[in-house]
Amino acid sequence: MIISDSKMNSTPKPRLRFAPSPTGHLHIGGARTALYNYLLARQTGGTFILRIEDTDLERSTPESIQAILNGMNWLKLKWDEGPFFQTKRFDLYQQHIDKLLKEGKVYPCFCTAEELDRKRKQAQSEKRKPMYDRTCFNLIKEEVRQKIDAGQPYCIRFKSPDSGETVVHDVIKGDVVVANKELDDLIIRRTDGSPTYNFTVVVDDVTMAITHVIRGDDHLNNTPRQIQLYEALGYPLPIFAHVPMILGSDRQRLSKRHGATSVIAYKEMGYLPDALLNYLARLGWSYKDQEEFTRPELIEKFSLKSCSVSAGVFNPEKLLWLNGVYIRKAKPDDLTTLIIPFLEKKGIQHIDKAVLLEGVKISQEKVKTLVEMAEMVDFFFMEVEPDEKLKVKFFTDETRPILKKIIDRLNALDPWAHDPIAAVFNHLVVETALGLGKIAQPVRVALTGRTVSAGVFEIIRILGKEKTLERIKKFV
RNA sequence: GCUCCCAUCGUCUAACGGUUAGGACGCGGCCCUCUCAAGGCCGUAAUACGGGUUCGAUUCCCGUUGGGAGCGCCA
Repeated sequence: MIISDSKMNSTPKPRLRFAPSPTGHLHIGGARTALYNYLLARQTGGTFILRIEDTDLERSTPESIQAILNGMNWLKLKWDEGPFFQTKRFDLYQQHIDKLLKEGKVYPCFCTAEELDRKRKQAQSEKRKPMYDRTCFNLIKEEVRQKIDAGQPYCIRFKSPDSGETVVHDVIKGDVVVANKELDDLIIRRTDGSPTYNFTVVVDDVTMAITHVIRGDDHLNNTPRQIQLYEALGYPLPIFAHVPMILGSDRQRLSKRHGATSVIAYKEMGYLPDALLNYLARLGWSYKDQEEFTRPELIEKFSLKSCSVSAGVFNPEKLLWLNGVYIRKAKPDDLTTLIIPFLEKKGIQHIDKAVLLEGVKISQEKVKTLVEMAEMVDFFFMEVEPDEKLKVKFFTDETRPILKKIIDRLNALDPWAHDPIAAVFNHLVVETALGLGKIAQPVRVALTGRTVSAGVFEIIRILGKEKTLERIKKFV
């Protein structure tokens, strides 16, 4: 009886990781990968690990590390272990290299980057697949010794098998088989002594006891090489799952050209983290016809088995719609807290929280982002000045007498509440035989400076008698 | 060029080999309405192509075409 790989590898408590390289912000695709790992960890009672892959000393920056952490925190993708940094683990990698060296599974290569570059270009111009030609593998022992003694710099290459095939048992893609002759001897340690990606992932995933490797399918081509390294090292394989890419509207890999790709940019545009997560979850995964998922539902229902196998196009309109859904569902108190930075950004200093709460309640179902919501409530806290065009259109010889009446009647109003306020307007509708729109719209403009807002009766109520009358009086 | 992956409405996707091919976003129309939304109803639109297998293919197999990824001393 043969036990399947997945069975052999399924330990009671899964350990999953998200392993970004700190060379920029946390982007949409990375966030989704992080989310899938997170969801599975939570679903299974497993562990979610954050590992920073910073072996590229040239391009890794502290700012990027912070940006990734900020993104993760904003999305509330809480990790259980880490962040671990590969730059702090060089000793570990070196130990593994020494072991392979001793076993003759790797070898020093003295070829210079320039030489290799030349050969690569030549191969490409001859329409051949660029592969290392094993110049240094074929060196005899004596030559190797001489070069090393002479102090010639070298990197370390992995001697990959040249026959047979390597198969990836991928949970999403199925079995992917690659002929070993397609894989050349990859560099696992650079001339400067630092280890390279394909090697460090393997060592890390093994030493961190990662059970499930879930990542973008741009890594699928690397996986056979990594499997060879696992085998050379004598380590068991994790379960692999390669999630499809996220593309832009032109079906090219998602990039800045397609608009915002940074998670934090969505925060700044007034998106709610749970809305983004919900959207991302559904881009590449589905559960029947369901579109909206709370976080506990995602944790409960997410499955690699129902991940899609083909790339998906990022659709900002659908994300915007979903954000609107989340804003409508949100507790007014929470929105009140969230909206304050957006108001401050507009230069609004003194915010009456009670007024803001009321404002939030009446605009909640009219907006799709926090930015829009700030637009919708800002006039409560600042003087308004309608455009000249609006003034001309709404404050006319016809409307001024009506506004005057409104002022008088509101002034006499007691109590100051929605229904009496509505009654003032409704009586005027009857008296003047004008539509409510005709009467309410000039008031709206006087009060908010705009033609679009929440209901005027509510606005009048919240704004209070003094401010309401003051603002209308300016236009009679 | 070589290797790998992929292919259902414009987009995200659903459909034990048997469905009038379903849902969602968007778009259009109607209703509601103090503006804008929200909501309700209706509509629009897809199995890339060609061969097989089968009583029957969106579904399984092969090919073509198209798209994506990899081929770095990047990750």
